[in-house]
Amino acid sequence: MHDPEKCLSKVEIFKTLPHEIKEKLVATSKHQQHYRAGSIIKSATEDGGLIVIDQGKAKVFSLDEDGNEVVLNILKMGEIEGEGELFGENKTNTWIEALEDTAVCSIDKNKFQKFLEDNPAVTLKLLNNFGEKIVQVQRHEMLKSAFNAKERIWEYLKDQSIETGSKIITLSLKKKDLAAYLGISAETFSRQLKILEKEGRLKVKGRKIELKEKSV
DNA sequence: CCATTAATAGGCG
DNA sequence: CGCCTATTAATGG
Repeated sequence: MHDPEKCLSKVEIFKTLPHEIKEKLVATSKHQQHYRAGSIIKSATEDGGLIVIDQGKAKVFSLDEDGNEVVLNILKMGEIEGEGELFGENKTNTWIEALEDTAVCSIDKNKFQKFLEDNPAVTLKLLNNFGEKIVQVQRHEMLKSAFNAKERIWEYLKDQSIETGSKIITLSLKKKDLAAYLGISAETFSRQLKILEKEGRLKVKGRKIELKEKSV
């Protein structure tokens, strides 16, 4: 059975809250809404409130002038989306789509704002968390414009290697989703990965990629 | 097995 | 590079 409090406890900024406070949060939220892979969790027109990924993965994207998808972020378990709207940000062009079967919990915007009034410490955490995310998303957008396809892949893999502390990386996303996140086509991703492998900078075995010592 | 989806190859603009 | 299509590999029932 689904435990609403556990769901919220996966979220960094809620983790350390005392039970009584968590219970209040639980009361303001909807729990365990399921979405199949490929289905839309939040469309561009609706206000989804604060969305918590309980299980699965989802991509946040908007459409550019030509109607092409621009992937802004990939959400994983325990991550949240929609804080921007609490600060008045207009997210009418932002969509969220489940990449795999995904369960989310959501907190009503107005109720959450009320909650924040009574819990300034959470407000502060939320603000810091939001700030970090903005920086990350901005950096990601910058990398997309500054690097070509092969370099983008390489930079991503290096980042992953550093984060996990291992030369062997297991891709958490399907290659086509990762390609979209990097702003390139699945075909280009596949080809550039081949080239990197041919150059001896890495070795690919399915979703496992081993970075070679000399090139890192 | 068959059906579906993901990954790869090749051609082309 | 991306887009399109064909082929192959990987999954799932």
